Amino acid sequence: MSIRQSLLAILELGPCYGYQLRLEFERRTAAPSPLNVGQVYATLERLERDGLVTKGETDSAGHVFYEITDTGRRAAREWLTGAVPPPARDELATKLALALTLPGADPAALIAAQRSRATALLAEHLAREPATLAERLVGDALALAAEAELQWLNRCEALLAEAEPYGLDAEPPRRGRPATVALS
Amino acid sequence: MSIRQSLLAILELGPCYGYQLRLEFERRTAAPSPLNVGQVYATLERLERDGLVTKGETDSAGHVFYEITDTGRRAAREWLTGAVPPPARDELATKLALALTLPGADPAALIAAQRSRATALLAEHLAREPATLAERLVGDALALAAEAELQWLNRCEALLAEAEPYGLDAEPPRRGRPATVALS
DNA sequence: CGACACATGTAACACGTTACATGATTTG
DNA sequence: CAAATCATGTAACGTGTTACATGTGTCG
Repeated sequence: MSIRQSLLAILELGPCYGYQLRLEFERRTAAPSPLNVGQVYATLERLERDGLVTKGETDSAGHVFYEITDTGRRAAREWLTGAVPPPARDELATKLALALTLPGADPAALIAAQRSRATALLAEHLAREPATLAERLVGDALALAAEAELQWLNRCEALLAEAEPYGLDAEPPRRGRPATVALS
Repeated sequence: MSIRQSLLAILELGPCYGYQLRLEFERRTAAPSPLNVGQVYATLERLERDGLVTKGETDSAGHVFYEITDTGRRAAREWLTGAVPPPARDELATKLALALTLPGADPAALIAAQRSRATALLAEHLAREPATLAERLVGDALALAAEAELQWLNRCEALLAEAEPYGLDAEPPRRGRPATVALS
């Protein structure tokens, strides 16, 4: 739900062809991982199907240009202006919550692993200074997220130390009737 | 990549049937939004196809129990112990980066909108106290993430004020040759 | 010439979401 | 009885990822 809208937004700047779009996308959004070109073409097809872009002319070099439509322009504006959808399931929190109730699991190990990953990420960010504004923005976002994660991990460790106030439950789900196992 | 593994992890506690799995998942992971049951069955089919679970007996009440296999047990352990995959594209950062280079866009509006959302989320979290450990964990994660986001938004606003040191680029991509437009 | 970047696509797959169909059991 | 909940599934769709097929142009 991010690439599609981003490509559309870029097309608001003027007609582009596929390869060019990938370039602009990666430059302007400081993409961490390269974007597979195939996806650009697939996304363009969907955008066209939905009436947000039109397949325009092909220039002498064979480049197939896509243009944004008025509907597309409206959609892009709306997307750019509005807040991002609320956060989905947090995989880390989910995982730790599960690790706490599973007999074989080792929550402390998970915390340790995750902490070292976050620390490494943070260090990596502090090491290089950004060349563009985009790089700066996404880098900062990453770093702040990593810091928040570290804080959270610390808090979890502390909670784990007390542990009892909440009463862990490592019981297997009952067989037969799904009689709610007490987790409070 | 979270539900599948979570269901598998829960099955490590003992055989479950679909409906029961949904219940346990929502309880144990303090799921914010309800999980569609259909997805449980679909996921179970895939897990079975991949040899991580087996369709076990059906009890007198007609409940179809699934059991985890040894392979599945190994996979679950591995997942639970290891760190979460590195963060993907940050939609908010991407969006703001684009908003900064698009002529029509209003980065300040985006920041404002996002800030009010984050603030609301944070307030909502502070309002209710968690009943279970799981709720506490995921709630804290959400809150810390929201705080980090607010920090980031502040920093972005500050950057926007200076703005010039990085030299914004609102030029459309060149036609023809994708001659890299200077963004530094 | 041979390797590599440019350029356009197609196909298969994974995961997640929603909606729908169907029946049994419980409960007001 | 009627409505809600429990329970098992199926089907369609959207986005994203990877790999592949194919051809042109450029450069050492």
